[in-house]
Amino acid sequence: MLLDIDLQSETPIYTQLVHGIVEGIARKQLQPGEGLPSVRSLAADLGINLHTVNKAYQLLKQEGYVQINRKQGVVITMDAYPAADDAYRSRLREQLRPLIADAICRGVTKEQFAEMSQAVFEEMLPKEEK
Amino acid sequence: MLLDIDLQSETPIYTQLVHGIVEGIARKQLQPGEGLPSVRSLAADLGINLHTVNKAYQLLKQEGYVQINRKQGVVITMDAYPAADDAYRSRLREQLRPLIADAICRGVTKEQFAEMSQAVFEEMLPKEEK
Amino acid sequence: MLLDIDLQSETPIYTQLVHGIVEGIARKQLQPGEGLPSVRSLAADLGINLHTVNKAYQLLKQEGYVQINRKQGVVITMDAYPAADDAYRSRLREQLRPLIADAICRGVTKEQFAEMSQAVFEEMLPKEEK
Amino acid sequence: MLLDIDLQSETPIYTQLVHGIVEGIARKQLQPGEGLPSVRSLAADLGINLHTVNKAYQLLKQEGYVQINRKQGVVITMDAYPAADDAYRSRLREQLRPLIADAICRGVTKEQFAEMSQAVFEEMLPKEEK
DNA sequence: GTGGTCTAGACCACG
DNA sequence: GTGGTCTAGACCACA
Repeated sequence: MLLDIDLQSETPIYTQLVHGIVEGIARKQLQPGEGLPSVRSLAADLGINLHTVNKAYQLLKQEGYVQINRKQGVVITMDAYPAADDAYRSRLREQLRPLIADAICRGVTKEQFAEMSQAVFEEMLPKEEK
Repeated sequence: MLLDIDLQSETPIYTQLVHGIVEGIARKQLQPGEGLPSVRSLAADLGINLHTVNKAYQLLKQEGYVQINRKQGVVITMDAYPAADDAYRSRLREQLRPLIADAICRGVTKEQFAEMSQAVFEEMLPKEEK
Repeated sequence: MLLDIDLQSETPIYTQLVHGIVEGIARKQLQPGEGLPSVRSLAADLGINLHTVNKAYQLLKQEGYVQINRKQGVVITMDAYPAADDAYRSRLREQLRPLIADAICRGVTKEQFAEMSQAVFEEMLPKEEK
Repeated sequence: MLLDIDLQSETPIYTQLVHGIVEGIARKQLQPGEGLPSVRSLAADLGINLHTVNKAYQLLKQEGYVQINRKQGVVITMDAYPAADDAYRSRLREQLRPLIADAICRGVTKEQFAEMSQAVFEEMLPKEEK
């Protein structure tokens, strides 16, 4: 698994972990049913504390991305994936607002913004194009 | 000025202030050259700490949104607006990545995502339709 | 015997086993004197660890639900059933307290709570209606 | 605030804290809008670690019982209380099942069980009867 | 002052 | 072996 953590970043390490793993799932590099490394081993790999990894795993569990059981450790959820319900859509809108307000002030047009989003989107789905 | 602050929110109050003011500028409710309320009066209006307002103003200045003069107080920058340079574009991309990764996992298509962005964009530019 | 084990559940597997077997006795699906499957076969059936099944059986024995003989294996107690003594009543009350406190906070009335309990009770005693 | 914690108990300390606080809310000893002690002071009072208190507070927040903001610390939610929705009802039913199965095996009748529940209920609402 | 984050190290329950 | 719990102590962001 490729996770690069920036210890100097403003964003908390556990948030970086969550983002990285979600992105791994989006890229299909992490398949449903697949197990994630144990808190201890991932912590050792990244040179961080196991509690930090644990917190990331707990958040992922809470959002429905993984399940944690005593046998296999942490496993990517197979079914009942997080849904794009109204709560999600309104949250996303709130997250987009400041980004878009900033973009407008900088003279970025609707089209340019859409273009950039598309680029990120497609970079995230390389296998879909094969 | 309409600024609604949510004390329960995860986002720091000063960040909410920055977002609110930038959005005001994007919506053209705040015009270049226009003055913002003094630190003291805005803090009193919102019932928050002086330091918090001050921190927001300093950040806005640092990003080039406002200028702070001893005489006129805080004034929205007339020229030399923040530019959409490469640094900005790569920062925006980094901010979009986790949002888009999450969206992909929830089965949101590129088109749906674009649609939602557009909606936010247009809601932010009501005067463009005149 | 119908025992469905949820590996994702918070409750330990051995606890789920105990609950399932006690419920089987309550429903009279398991009769006094009846033998339970051997540790080995039940573990194999459910795809779980031998130790887990063993721990559940030991707990059931400790609470007086079963007797364990070398010859007949694990057998449901015929007489000397666990009694509803004071120790039990106070333990039950302690278990009910957090449930009821939560219910009160959610606006559940005494009557609604009683109704729900009754429903579970009756669902557990289908043969009583014959 | 009266919270008695049993360090020897099987139930985790943070769970005992959650139960105690929810019960305090149910008993109206803790009023909506009221602030809870800071993690540090409560931890000091109880002679436990601040992280343990923090975990309890986080859980209460997650369940909607309290809100955490930077100004006043932890405050009991005033509106939008946890609701008695279907998810709650089915969860409660699952929690009641093992208790009731056990009760049935011990010869406790439906009426006796209801009586005990009522007793706990009424003990929790002393002021309602005044 | 508050809570948020991170570290380090320990013990236990579970399987 | 796994995660769950608890402790102790540190630094920082926020207000």
